[in-house]
Amino acid sequence: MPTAPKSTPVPHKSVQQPEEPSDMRSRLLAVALQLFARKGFDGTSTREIVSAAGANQGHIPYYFSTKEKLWQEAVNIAFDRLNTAMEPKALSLETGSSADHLAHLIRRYVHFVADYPEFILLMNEEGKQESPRMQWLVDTHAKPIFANLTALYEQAMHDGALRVPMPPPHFHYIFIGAVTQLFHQRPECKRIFNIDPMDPEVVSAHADALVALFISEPPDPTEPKE
Amino acid sequence: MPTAPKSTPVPHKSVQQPEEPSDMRSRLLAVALQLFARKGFDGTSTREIVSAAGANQGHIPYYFSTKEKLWQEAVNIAFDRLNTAMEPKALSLETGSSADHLAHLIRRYVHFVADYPEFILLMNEEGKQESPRMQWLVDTHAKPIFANLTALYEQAMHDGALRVPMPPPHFHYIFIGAVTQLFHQRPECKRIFNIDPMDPEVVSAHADALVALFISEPPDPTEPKE
DNA sequence: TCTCATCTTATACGGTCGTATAAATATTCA
DNA sequence: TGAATATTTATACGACCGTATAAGATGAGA
Repeated sequence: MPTAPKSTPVPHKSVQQPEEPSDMRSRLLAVALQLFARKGFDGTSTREIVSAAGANQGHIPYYFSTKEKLWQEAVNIAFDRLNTAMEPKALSLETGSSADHLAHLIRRYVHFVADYPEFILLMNEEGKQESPRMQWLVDTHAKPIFANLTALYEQAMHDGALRVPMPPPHFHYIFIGAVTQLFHQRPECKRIFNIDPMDPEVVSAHADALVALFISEPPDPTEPKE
Repeated sequence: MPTAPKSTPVPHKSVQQPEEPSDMRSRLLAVALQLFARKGFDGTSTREIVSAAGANQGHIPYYFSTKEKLWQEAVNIAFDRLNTAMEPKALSLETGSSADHLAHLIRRYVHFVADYPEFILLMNEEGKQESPRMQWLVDTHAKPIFANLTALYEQAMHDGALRVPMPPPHFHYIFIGAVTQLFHQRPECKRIFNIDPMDPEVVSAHADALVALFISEPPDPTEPKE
């Protein structure tokens, strides 16, 4: 044990600053997120990560001690992005109808998934089998988010904003699957349909279709509320 | 090269017989399908497969020559199961309304995915990144099936059986994702919602919700056709 | 019983994996 | 500057990987 690194060194800088994209630690995290999402935890080697980041093998035990800890920090970044993209007035139901609000949320989520496909790739990779990683991910990040989402679904159903009411777990997986499958299967889609899901027009058309499918009424602001 | 095995030995028996579940070759294929689906191609080692099948390392080059060929034959079995489960009158639109027909197809597919989650696990595993395996899978199995499906979607939209018409690629991924996500994320779902997607009542409720969401009219046989 | 094709076993090769660590270098600050 | 600290580099270890193959076991036909 030559120089024991602190648990999270973050050298030389204030913690809150969202900059500093060029130090080795951040580069490793960014590369690791991409690779873990695209190729899975087992399918990604630490040598691949350090090579793509222009780093050295020793950087992984130095900064993260373990491949699994590196994975955890990469997942934290993915959820930071989700929360940043979805947080603003995500749960403020004060203005506009419930249907309008939900339609807006759907469009925002569709664009988030299209912009950061790593997120859904990670979730599907880790949610499909029992593992300590899956348990950590669910307990740390998924459970609180899904508790909020369930409340949102129930509110929307109470308001009649959903065309087809159903128990929240069913709605959740039907909705998430409907939104994300196109982007998750991007290479397959390109080969089968000769369509790139990341094409902005395809993204918008997808959001429109999902809003039309799930939301009761078109977001028509001329109609008086309630 | 001591004893060059034939491309597909199938020892001692007529080819067409769908029995023979206990010879080593079949056992290896069955085990490989499960493991490839659950843990991915890279995440599954040939040693794991032969160990779970009670076989020996030498069996893989002997029967399949390569891990990749073994994977191909396992995928063939998965698609055999899909075609067997979905084939009977899958495309015969002669009797009943288009909506009835589609509702029946949805229920059948939901139960198939619940019974054989390996299928959707394999499709999602291989469809998410470019690879020779993905190209082989799409060209060999997915493209012809999806061509039939697209015709089915278009027919259903022409008949007004779908509540929300949209271009076939969008409908395809929205529909497939809506059907399969619950079963793909089974461990996650169990941990978040304390619900087992494979529970028969959950499966039926899921099918009901999907029919209600996608199909225009309830399958009411008292109403005169057309 | 002997023969021969078929199947099974034990074992090995080179390569890559995650992890570890001593040595070399860079940086900070008195 | 010089010493203390932080970071980077080169390298190594044992474990596991896909693949290969010689040798043994099995079983059917003569």
